[in-house]
Amino acid sequence: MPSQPLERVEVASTPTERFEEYLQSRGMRNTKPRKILVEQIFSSHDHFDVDELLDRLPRKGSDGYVSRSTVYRLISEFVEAGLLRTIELDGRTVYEHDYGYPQHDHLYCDTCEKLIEFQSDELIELRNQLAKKSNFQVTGHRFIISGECEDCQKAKRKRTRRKVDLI
Amino acid sequence: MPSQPLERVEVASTPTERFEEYLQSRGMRNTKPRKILVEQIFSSHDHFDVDELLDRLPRKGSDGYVSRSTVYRLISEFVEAGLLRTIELDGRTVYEHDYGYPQHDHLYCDTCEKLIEFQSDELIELRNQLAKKSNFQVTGHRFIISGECEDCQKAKRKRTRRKVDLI
DNA sequence: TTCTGTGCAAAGGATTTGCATAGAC
DNA sequence: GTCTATGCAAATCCTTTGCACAGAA
Repeated sequence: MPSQPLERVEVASTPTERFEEYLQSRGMRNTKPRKILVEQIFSSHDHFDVDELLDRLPRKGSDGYVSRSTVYRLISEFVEAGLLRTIELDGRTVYEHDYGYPQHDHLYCDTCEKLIEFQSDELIELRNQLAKKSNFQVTGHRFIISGECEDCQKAKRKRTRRKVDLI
Repeated sequence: MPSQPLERVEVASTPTERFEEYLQSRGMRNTKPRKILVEQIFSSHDHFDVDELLDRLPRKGSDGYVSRSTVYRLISEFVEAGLLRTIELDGRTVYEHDYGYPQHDHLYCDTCEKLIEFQSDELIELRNQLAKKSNFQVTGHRFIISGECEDCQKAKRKRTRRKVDLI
């Protein structure tokens, strides 16, 4: 094998690039709605549901409008492409960035519905041990700890104190 | 305080008894559909969704028929009463026995959709540690490890071997 | 007898789909 | 020019609800 200068191997660095590769490799077209959604979704790292996403996009009639059905179609595409990941909270379906983000799990505050991310190698280690006991071949996991976040606990204490003061 | 003979404190042992207490304490009536559902649900320890449960019950027209809306209403009641617990799988909502069962988590086989239960004190310990780091007050958690169960792995290997044999 | 619980049919909310047209390649 | 992708409206799926009647207490 002849020695060659190092080539810039096709490594998508941004979600946009990654998605363009995905489309190319499947002969799909890079349309305006696809560009708009990738742009909007990856402009900030937060969790969102379909309605929230639609709220951030141009309204019907405006330039750049994307219909609700297309949003549903494209979100599925992003999940398929490994750009987004799905989280089920109560009955709500929310999405978060997958591509370029380290594996992590969540604390979910039942009071303010905030999601707090954390990463734990011990958890992965424990997960693998547990699976091994049952000869189970792991591909992934979902772990959500629910309860009340620090802020909401503080707020509650403050409210209680105030009530006492009034007596 | 006068010493007394030990009384049989009201401790519900069966789900039926437990549910009867629940109803009594709230002035609710122990109706035929309620009896039928508790009976059916706790006659075997497995996971089920609403359709599966309806399939196991008498059809419309037969004696003991319970309508779909009543099934929905009563399942919510059971969850409320602590008899059942909800699990979200993909888009499907399934239920499992809660009352009288120790806290546990699941391995979920993506191939055969089987749920395998396991219990891990280390997991609870780790969960509490992780929450503490964020001053998060834990009330519970959801942990599902997904992948492929032993049986499905074996079946796959067998199929592959057979294919090779044919060459 | 009283009032909760049920079945029915209809409504609701989230998501998917069929189809004619717009638009990427 | 060809053929995929989109917007629209309607359909679908799962679940909840309003209402009149049935049936526990």
